[in-house]
Amino acid sequence: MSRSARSNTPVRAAVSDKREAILRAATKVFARKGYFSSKVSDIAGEAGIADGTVYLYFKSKDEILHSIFDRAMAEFISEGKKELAEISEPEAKLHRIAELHLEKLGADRDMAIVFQVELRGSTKFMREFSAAGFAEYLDIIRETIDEGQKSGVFRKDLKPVVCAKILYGALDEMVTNWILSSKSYPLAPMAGEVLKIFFGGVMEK
Amino acid sequence: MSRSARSNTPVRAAVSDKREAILRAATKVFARKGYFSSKVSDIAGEAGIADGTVYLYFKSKDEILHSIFDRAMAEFISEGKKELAEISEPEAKLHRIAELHLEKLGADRDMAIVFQVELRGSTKFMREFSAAGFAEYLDIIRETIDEGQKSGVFRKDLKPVVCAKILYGALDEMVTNWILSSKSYPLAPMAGEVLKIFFGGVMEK
Amino acid sequence: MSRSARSNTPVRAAVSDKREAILRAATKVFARKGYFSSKVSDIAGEAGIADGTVYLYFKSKDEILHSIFDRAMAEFISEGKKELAEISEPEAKLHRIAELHLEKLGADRDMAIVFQVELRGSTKFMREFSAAGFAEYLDIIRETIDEGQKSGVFRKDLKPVVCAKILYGALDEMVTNWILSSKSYPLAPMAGEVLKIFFGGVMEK
Amino acid sequence: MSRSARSNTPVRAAVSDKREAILRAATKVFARKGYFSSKVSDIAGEAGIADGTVYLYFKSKDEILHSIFDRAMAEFISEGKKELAEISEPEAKLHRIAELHLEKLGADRDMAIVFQVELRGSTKFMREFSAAGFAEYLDIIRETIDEGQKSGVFRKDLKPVVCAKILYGALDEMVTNWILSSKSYPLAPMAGEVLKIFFGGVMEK
DNA sequence: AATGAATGAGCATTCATTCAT
DNA sequence: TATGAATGAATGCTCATTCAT
Repeated sequence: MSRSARSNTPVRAAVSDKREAILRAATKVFARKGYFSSKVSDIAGEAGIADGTVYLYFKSKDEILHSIFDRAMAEFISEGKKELAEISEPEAKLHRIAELHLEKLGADRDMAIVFQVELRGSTKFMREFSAAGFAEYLDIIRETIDEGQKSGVFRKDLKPVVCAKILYGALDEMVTNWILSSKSYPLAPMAGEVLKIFFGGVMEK
Repeated sequence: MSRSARSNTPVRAAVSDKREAILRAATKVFARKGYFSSKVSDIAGEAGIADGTVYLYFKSKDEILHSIFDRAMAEFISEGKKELAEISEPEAKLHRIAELHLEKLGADRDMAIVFQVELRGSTKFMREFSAAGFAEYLDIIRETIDEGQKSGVFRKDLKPVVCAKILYGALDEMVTNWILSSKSYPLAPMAGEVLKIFFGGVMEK
Repeated sequence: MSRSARSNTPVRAAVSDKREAILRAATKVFARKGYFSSKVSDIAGEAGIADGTVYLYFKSKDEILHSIFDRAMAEFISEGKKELAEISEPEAKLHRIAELHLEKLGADRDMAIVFQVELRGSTKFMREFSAAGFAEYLDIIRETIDEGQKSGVFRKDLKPVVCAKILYGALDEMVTNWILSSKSYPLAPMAGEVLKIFFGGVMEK
Repeated sequence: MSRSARSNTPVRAAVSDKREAILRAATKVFARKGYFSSKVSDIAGEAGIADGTVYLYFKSKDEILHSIFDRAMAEFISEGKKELAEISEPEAKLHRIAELHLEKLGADRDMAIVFQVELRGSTKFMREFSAAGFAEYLDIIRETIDEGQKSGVFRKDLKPVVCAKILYGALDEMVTNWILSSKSYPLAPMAGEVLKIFFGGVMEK
């Protein structure tokens, strides 16, 4: 093993560590004060590094926010796909999707705040994010519903896209209410509540 | 009509007109560039007045955004209550609520953008707004569902609050998708789609 | 008496009255908040007139301050000259000058504050004022001292100008201390204290 | 000398140098245009730095003015006390005080202007400054006069406080005349003129 | 003469980003 | 890599002054 190769590994790890530290610090700061009111020096301070060091890992404040979204979304999608591959029933799939959605955001309140608040804080971010990962997420839900319609477990008179949006919107609202709530409660169990209605509707049979 | 009353009217109208003009201009500008990236001079320019004039009608840029929300929400709530008073069936009531929600926002794209994007752009605004009008709105939905459960048309094993949030979240998502969409389509008809699922669920019976 | 003549007199009086009212109001406002922190609208408000009306009587905010100085100084000088004309002894003259100085400013705290504070708030005003009335005032003191030296009651080894400045400076300091003092006491009696030293010095004979 | 001590010194010196440079520049600018008419960018420009750099050393424009006063007054008081400690005669002490007063201000015309003009330009500053250093200064004069009365060289029928104010007022007036004068002359010698009268009075014996 | 709504120039301060060390 | 001092562009808000009524 060459000398440079030996020294590279820990260096790469260190680089990755500092990037991580900045992203974690930024998530915390953005969650507390909002993107526009957060100063780069706040992030640097929270991360325990000098202001200028931030720019060795990110090109701009804007890029930090993007990275937060990208990383979280990529991880969520990848993990989700892996889990869903092992489930065959469309109904069970949607159940796991809803659970994952609320588990992930419910496990990291700062991240949840950034997603619910900052992501929506500008059409610019929403569009960019939409292009990036959100569309893919919505598509997974849509396909699952499509499968269910084909397999006959879901009504065929509904547009899968609309169903997907409704499910997503309902879950999203659960998250928003959770981060705004003064009460502290586990978010994940709300998945069941949402699906009970989504699957069965509210009408008395 | 007395002389003073006659002369007062145009003055009041003028004041009101300029306030209106500023709010309209601000809605347009905020929708286009976002609150933080919008300059007061942009708003003044759009309204065709001098920068300083803005401050004769509003104390700060922040107050303008608040006024946009307050005015729109107050109008929506008041009109909604009036309409709902004439409907007795809970199911029909929810239908009208969903329609009104999408009609109102669908009729003014800029306003919709400001509501969907800026209102969520900060937990501060969300909380303030929540306290102001949003909570009341959600409550109207909740009560309607409660009525429906009591009258036996809605399932009794569902929490009205959760149902209300799900319906709101679903409608909200329709709006968000609509403002982000590159395609132009009427928003109001989505109310039916949402309610079809909300009422009946997605499962095959 | 012609119609216009009849109507002119009250009009002139009215004009003069409003000018007076503005100057009085401005003196009060300047005394309280300082020239730069006082708004023209503060002055108008205090005078009970509209902002714009101020500009029918004065060309600018700056001119108001000038007018306050000019009017007060002209009145002081003219009254002083009249009084002094009836006094022949230089010593008695200086006594009356000192008394007048402190009486006038001691009788109108607001005016005193404006004189002591605002007049010195800019070299510009000081120079202009110096040119206007202050130099004349100092000259009256100087001449009186000169007379006293010629008549043999004052020492001849002192420069009259320097004596005049010293007397003025001492009186001025009495006023400044008076306006800054948290205690309320009559200012005029300090004239005697100052002159006791000015005339006799502080050394034990 | 340790390594860290060596490396610290230039850094500290640099920081101190830039603060000094800003204070010097501000004194110059304030003297020329007055506090309110001076822009922060004027000060930065005069100091040869960027506008924002000013705020790395001072919290506000206001703080710069305060610092000018505080620093000059502290230096004056400290140096004065040291010198006076070596003088025992009250008469000689007052002589040195008067000389120091005029020497210090006579040596730095800009500083003198700021002291004479800006310090008096607002009751706010006067009060704050009064609390800070001026009261202490006046007290030193008063005590010296008190000593002189006790040792029998000064008349006992005069109030020390009033004497102190008179002396201060007289010196102050010398400075004010000096900065306003179009003629250039040394200020310090005026101390003798003032004391000649202060000590001996103006009356022929 | 009087009004007061409208104007728009003016300015202290902030903060993302750079760069010499 | 890391630092943090320095930069300077950017902007919300104020207020003296104007002018149509």
